[in-house]
Amino acid sequence: MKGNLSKKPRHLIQVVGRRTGISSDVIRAWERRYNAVVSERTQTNRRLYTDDDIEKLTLLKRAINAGRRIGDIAQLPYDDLFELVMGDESNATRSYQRPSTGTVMELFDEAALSIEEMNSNKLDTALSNAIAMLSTTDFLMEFLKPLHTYINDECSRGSLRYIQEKFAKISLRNCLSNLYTKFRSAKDDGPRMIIGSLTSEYENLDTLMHIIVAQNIGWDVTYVGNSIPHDEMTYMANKVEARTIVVALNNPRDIARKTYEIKTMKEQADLKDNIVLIGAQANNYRQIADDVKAVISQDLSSFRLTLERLYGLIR
Amino acid sequence: MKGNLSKKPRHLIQVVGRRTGISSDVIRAWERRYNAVVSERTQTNRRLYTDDDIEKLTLLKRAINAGRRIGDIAQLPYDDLFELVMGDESNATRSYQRPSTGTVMELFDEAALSIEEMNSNKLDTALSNAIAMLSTTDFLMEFLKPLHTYINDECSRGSLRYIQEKFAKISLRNCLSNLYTKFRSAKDDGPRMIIGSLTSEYENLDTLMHIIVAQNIGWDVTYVGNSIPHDEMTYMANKVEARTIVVALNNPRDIARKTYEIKTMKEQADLKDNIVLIGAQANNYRQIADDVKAVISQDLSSFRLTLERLYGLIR
DNA sequence: TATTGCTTAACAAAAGCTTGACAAAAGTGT
DNA sequence: ACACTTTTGTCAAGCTTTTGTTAAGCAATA
Repeated sequence: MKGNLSKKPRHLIQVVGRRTGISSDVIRAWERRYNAVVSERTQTNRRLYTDDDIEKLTLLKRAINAGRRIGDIAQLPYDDLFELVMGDESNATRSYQRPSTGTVMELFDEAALSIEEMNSNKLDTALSNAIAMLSTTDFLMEFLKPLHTYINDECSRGSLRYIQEKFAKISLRNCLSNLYTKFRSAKDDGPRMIIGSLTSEYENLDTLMHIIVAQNIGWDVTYVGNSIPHDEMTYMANKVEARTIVVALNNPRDIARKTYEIKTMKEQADLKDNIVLIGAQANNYRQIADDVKAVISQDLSSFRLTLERLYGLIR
Repeated sequence: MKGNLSKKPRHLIQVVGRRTGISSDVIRAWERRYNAVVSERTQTNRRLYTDDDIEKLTLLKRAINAGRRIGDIAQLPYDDLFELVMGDESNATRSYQRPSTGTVMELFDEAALSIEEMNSNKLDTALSNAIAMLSTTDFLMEFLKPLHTYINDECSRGSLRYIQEKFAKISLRNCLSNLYTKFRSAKDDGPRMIIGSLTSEYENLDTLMHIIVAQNIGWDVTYVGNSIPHDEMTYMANKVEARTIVVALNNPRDIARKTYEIKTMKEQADLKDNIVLIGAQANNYRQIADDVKAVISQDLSSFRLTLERLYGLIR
């Protein structure tokens, strides 16, 4: 997949800045001071970066986010850097710092404003900027989730109209499905999982966020949509040899029926791991969760922990 | 599959400018300085461009939006350019892979097979490759639309299961919403339009295809989703000063109510152009279409023609 | 005749480069 | 806790390169 294209210097400093979220001034400063990434030049002295350069810069940024100092790590070769970052990020699970909070707040305000104005272009831009600026997890937890809550709140307060809510959620949905596609290609060898919701459930942005989290950890996720009959889920899980099924439960209706369906799925699907229940209503399924040894993950972070633990066991 | 029309030089520079959003002066400058797109000439030395030329120019513009410089990319062949743009716009890994085999028919078969296997990764790849091989219009008309029909047919024949249908449609939907986001960036100055459907309508892939077509012509499209009360649509149309509203009609229920709603929208929304009715059921609204001078577009091609005509008048 | 298109040339805005300076943040020693 | 270095992101000045725009003069007429 990754051809020799990645060795070819072809990215302008501006592009690199946009992709890594590091300003061009900083990229140049790092080169000047520490030879962090020394790019080739065009005949007219413009810097041209390779894909590998971008990856290294991204790692450097992650390392800094994890608390390292650029002067200490700039000269490390890629592999050392990679290990460093992996170590840092797994140790410091909780101490995730938000980089440049000020700017993120501004992006949030901009997003809120563009919803108010119903300017989808501006909204999309704010979203992609936020993605570029934050780690995926942070983007979801610190940006998209709060934005989603904000929309719901303003809407029930009556300061946003129905169409503004709909319109905004379409952009959010698109953004999530872009992330989904984007991360998919990275891993195709991870443990497989399918995510969906049972009959009478509606589509839910939170469910989509869970997908991204799972993919981010390394799972090979297939989203099958909302309102899926349980036997169809079972069929698919067996067919694609999924290790687990994640069931989203947000609609308070039909708890009894869905309880039964979860039980049946557990019996008929040939899963290596336990079923995971997510969503706002998941708490109402404690009984069945105990019975079939399903895991309930009330929010994104506990979902992340659950999956990380599982993933660690598998690998 | 790709009609030879697209190879035929037939567009004047003015038309190309309108379609791509690049001024004719710039198009000529790019030709003079970098041979970006060298068109044929008439006997009297006028430039005549093909559809393919337009596609390349559009890609160039997208690449520039993503931070590239025209001098660096002008001479790249279409495929490389495409790859570049995909990489830039998703500022990370790309799902596009060089097609191993080639022909569109094979891609179609591969897509069909991956639906059968429920392999979403493979399906996504087939879709992106098809996008790469075909012009956007051709991709929609010759690939996605037939694939959609195929899914529906197989499903009603019973050779595809419900979950396979759902699963496939999610991929198609994602693909369309990716296209939507990607093309959005290219144009921000086109005439504005909003697309949505009235209460009791469900989301429909055909509607999403219409969005892409409209964007491709140069409209600045906002999709507001399904099941929107008519007064909300009106509110938004007035707020963002949309030139027209496109109403998707696919559900045969409540024709009378929707007829009334269309009439009200026409009265209360301050549109410069007539309302456009699309979708499988649009034909049942002939009466009201006559009354309020709405345009009915039964399929994608007639929709395209309608919008091109309008767009031409505006510019 | 009025509009559009062509070519050439010139111009100005935008973006990149280097060097140097500065202030906030982080680290160090008392 | 406080004073001190060091580190590091940001910015400005002055230069070069790139690129969109405009003008002038002529030709075609989709």
